[in-house]
Amino acid sequence: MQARDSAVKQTGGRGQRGTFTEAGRRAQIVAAAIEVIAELGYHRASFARIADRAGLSSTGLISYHFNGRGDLMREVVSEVIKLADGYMRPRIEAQTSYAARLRAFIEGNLDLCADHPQELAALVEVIANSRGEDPGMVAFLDVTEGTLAIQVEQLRKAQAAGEFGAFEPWTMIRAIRAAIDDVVRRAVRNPALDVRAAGRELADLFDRATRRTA
Amino acid sequence: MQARDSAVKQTGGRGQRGTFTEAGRRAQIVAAAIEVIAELGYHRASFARIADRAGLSSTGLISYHFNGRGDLMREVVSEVIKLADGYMRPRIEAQTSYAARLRAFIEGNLDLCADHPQELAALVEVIANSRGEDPGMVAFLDVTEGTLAIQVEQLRKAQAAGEFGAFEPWTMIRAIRAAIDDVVRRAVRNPALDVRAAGRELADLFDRATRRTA
Amino acid sequence: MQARDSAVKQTGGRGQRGTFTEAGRRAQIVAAAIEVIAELGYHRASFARIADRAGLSSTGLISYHFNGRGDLMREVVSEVIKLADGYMRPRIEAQTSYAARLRAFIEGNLDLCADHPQELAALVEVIANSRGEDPGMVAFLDVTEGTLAIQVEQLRKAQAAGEFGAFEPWTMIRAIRAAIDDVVRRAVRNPALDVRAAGRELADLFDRATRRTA
Amino acid sequence: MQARDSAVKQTGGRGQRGTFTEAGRRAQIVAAAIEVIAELGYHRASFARIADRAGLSSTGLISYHFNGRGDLMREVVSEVIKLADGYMRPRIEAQTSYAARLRAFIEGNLDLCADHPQELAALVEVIANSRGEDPGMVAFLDVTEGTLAIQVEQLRKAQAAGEFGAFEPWTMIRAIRAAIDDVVRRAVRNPALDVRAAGRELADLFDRATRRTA
DNA sequence: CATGAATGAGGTTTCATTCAT
DNA sequence: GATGAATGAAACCTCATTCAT
Repeated sequence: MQARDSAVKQTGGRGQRGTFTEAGRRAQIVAAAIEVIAELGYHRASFARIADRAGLSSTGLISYHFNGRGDLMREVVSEVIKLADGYMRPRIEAQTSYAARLRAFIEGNLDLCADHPQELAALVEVIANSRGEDPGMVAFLDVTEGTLAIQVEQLRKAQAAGEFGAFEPWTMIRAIRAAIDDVVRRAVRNPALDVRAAGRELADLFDRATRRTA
Repeated sequence: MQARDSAVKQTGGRGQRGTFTEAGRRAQIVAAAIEVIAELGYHRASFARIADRAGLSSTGLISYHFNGRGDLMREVVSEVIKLADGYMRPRIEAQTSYAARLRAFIEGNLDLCADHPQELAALVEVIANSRGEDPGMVAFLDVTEGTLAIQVEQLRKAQAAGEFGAFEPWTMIRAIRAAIDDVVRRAVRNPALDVRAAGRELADLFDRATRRTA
Repeated sequence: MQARDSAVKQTGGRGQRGTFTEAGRRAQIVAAAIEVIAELGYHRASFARIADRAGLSSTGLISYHFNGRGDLMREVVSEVIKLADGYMRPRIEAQTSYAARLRAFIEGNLDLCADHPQELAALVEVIANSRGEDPGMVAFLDVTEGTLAIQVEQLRKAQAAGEFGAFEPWTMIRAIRAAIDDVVRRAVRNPALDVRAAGRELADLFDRATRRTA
Repeated sequence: MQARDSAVKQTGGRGQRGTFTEAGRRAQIVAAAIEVIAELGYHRASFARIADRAGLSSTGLISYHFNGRGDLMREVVSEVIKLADGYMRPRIEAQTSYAARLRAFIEGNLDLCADHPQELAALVEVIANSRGEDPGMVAFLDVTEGTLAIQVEQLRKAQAAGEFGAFEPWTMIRAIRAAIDDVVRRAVRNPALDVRAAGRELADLFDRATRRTA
């Protein structure tokens, strides 16, 4: 049984000594993990380095709050997905045409990357490096896969509606995803990179690639 | 079946105890490393697992033949780049138009991936995970970057020749590279994936994305 | 009898499993290191042997408490220098003439050696074997050099005061140091050696060598 | 049975490929060992580094010619002692008084050190670091001890003859030895050191320390 | 005589985790 | 809730030595 069972308690209490809420501690550790993963990569983000970044004196505290490395990584992914979802969904849903939604998806991803490069880089790192290591992680890979499936469905509808041309939608969506993630990876290492401009370029690129040819 | 089947020759006579010539042993270890990296990923490819795969009794032997992990990884990259270059170059140079060369590049990459999924997956893994860890590795990152620069130059020429439309060539080439590598990554985990078909799809995709619009 | 007897305190109650406070554990390890270095020499004093001597189950614990071999050795040196300084300083400062101070220095060193042969032997071993290996160690070599410089200054003053004759003070002080350290080295291997008597002999020797000739 | 049994053969033969005589190879390796020991110290002088210095491609060759590290070190000691003896003996025997012989001994040692700093430094290193490691080494420690005993005898005779004053001769000779060795140690690291001048200073020093006081 | 591939022990260090306090 | 000392596995590397050729 883990400490996480007693989450969201004691927010106010006597918190005199900087005592964190369970949830607060977890959030603090996740934030540190995101930074370290973004800077050093998935496999160099050890508990020791994360604890150091978080200002904690012991790695034991991380093990105490998370049920292993997998649990922490899952939380990192979950946190960033939540952030991304909250940012992206309204932007996409504000569009009416399929093409506009695709553009909003691509540019939205990279606008978000401009604001939160570390978060997205950490997400990409963790997803890319999660082999079968953690069974619990598979759930998130499934989520990712599920998101792609939804987007594939959108592409199919756009094709059926005659707005998009003929192409294999899975290949297309994976190419889009890969291109975006590549920019994300480079963005965190090269702050001078104009991520938003790259977003516009990619949106143009995939607009041409998807549009029905005259 | 063991990795030693590939690219390995024994020194002489009865070879009873498996004494290899220097180059042979190195090749054997590199082959084993490629397999392990492709299967387990860069950072789980420890000397112990590579030695085990190669049927060696000690990790010390790897240290004996390679000047550290970086040296081995460099050899892996070098070996695969050599393989890829030998395969790709004639195919590309056989084409006359820029568009045909781009198609040959994309399809060639993935045809090669169909024949050598592990080699390409290992290459992608190592390149992706080589942070500043090894100074000697930077050389290969530079090679990679240099290759991209050459391809960018091709794109520019195609634009100048009016064969390709207007787009930012660096963004384009990185999107292409990312899309290919994504297929490579998935191919090694999912043997059912039709890599050649994905190659044709991507070639079509980027053909539309690069062609001058009427 | 174990090294833990020296300079070690347990945290609290029944201390059944040997959990030490940070400082206590460090002290215990340093004490074990001193013993092992004195007995086996600097380069045979591996973490494994030190851990064994200290009754620890893993070398990892030493790495946990010390930032590498250099850190441990620095602590060894620091500890013994502190011990020596506390012992020597009052004895020397109690003397009024330069000659008496020189005698107090020599005899004090070897009286201390009689009481703490291992500590001094370890000090001599570590200092003698610290090549440029550890940058942090250079600091201690500088301390040692600085101590010599101070003593050289004393010799010069004694010469200026007419108490000592003409000689090159650096050569003199190094000869003294070398002679003392030689006794220290032999003392730890040969418990029968009368270290205090050797101290008196050396004091006499260098008294004759330094005194102004009539 | 070792290769050394067939020593001093085939000096002339077909030595077409740079084939060394057994003795020649041993000498070459000993010379390389001396250099490495002098530069890096006893315990960093691994077979690998010695082979590298000697221009050999394998450490196996060293193991082939020497019956272990101890054997090589013994040869190093033996070689340097032979050199030193040939240099020192005539110089000392040319003197008539005990005091002059002592001076010749000290200055001779350091004149030799000026000409052969590495040889003497290697000797000092090996002697100082030879614990009970090698039983065969004990023989050389005994030789060293025996040499000291002879010198002690000389001191006693000088005292009996009234040329020297009253002191404990073992302490005296060890102080002399230690002072000389200290200069040797520093000489190899600091080429600017005026070793011969230090020799004269030490000779003066110990002349005052040994002479009968008026 | 010589080679150099192979070996296995031993070195330091980092890692995630556990557990008494 | 929190701490941080302790653990043991695993990592890479170097070492001296052996042995088939």
